[in-house]
Parts: sequence; C-alpha cells; structure tokens
Amino acid sequence: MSKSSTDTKDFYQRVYALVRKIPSGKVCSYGLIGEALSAKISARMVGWAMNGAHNVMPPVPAHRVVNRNGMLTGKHHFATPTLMQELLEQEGIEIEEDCILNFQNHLWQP
DNA sequence: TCACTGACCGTGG
DNA sequence: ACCACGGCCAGTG
Repeated sequence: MSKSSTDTKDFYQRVYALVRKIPSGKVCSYGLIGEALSAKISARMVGWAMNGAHNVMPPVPAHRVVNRNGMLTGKHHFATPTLMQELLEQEGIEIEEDCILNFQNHLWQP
C-alpha cells in the first residue's frame, strides 16, 4: 500500500482515539470531532470512519457520537436500532424519540 | 472511468 | 420560522 493509505488509516485511528477518550455519560458530535482532529476533514468523514468502527479493536463507543442536533442518527448502524439508546441510557443519559435530552449538558469536548 | 451514496454541517431564500 | 442547496472526502457499483 502507498503512503496515502497510511494517511487515511491514520485518520481513522485519530477518530477512534478521540471517541475512545469520551468519558462515560458524555457524548460528542461529528463536526466537533472533525474540527478537533483536523479542520481539513468534514463531519462526513467522521461518519465514514465510524462505519468501520464496529470492526475495530479495541471497540469504539460510537454510541457516544451523535449529530449536531443530539439525534441518534447512526443508531441504525448498530447491532440493533435500540442498542445505541440503551447504551446511552445505561450511562445516565436520557433519550427521547432518538434525541438526547440536555444534549449540551452531556456534550464533551476534547 | 464516471457517478452516486453516506452515521454531517452551515448558510441562504 | 421553515425549506433547499452546497461542500467535504472516501468507498462502492
């Protein structure tokens, strides 16, 4: 593989690393992660990175990553559509209609 | 090789 | 206040 693949892979690792740093009971947004890692990437890339997160070790708490509205947009990509909500509720986060209540209060920044 | 899609976000009308 | 569009990068058909 060329070094471009290495850069791309590193990008994924950066996203996973940051998401893994999210403490229990806290959440983060895609755009926030993108800007925290590098302003050169967009929130979409973060989402794509999460697409492979379920196959990465150690496991990435993707359930703590939501969109700007605090909505569980990616819940459909989990093992079960309710898994994301269940996990967040277990961490003390209240979810209503796939949306995090007091999202700003649970928002974690690097 | 080209085109479309995708776990998004920000701005304009 | 609500709806619509563009931009970002990568992967797959």
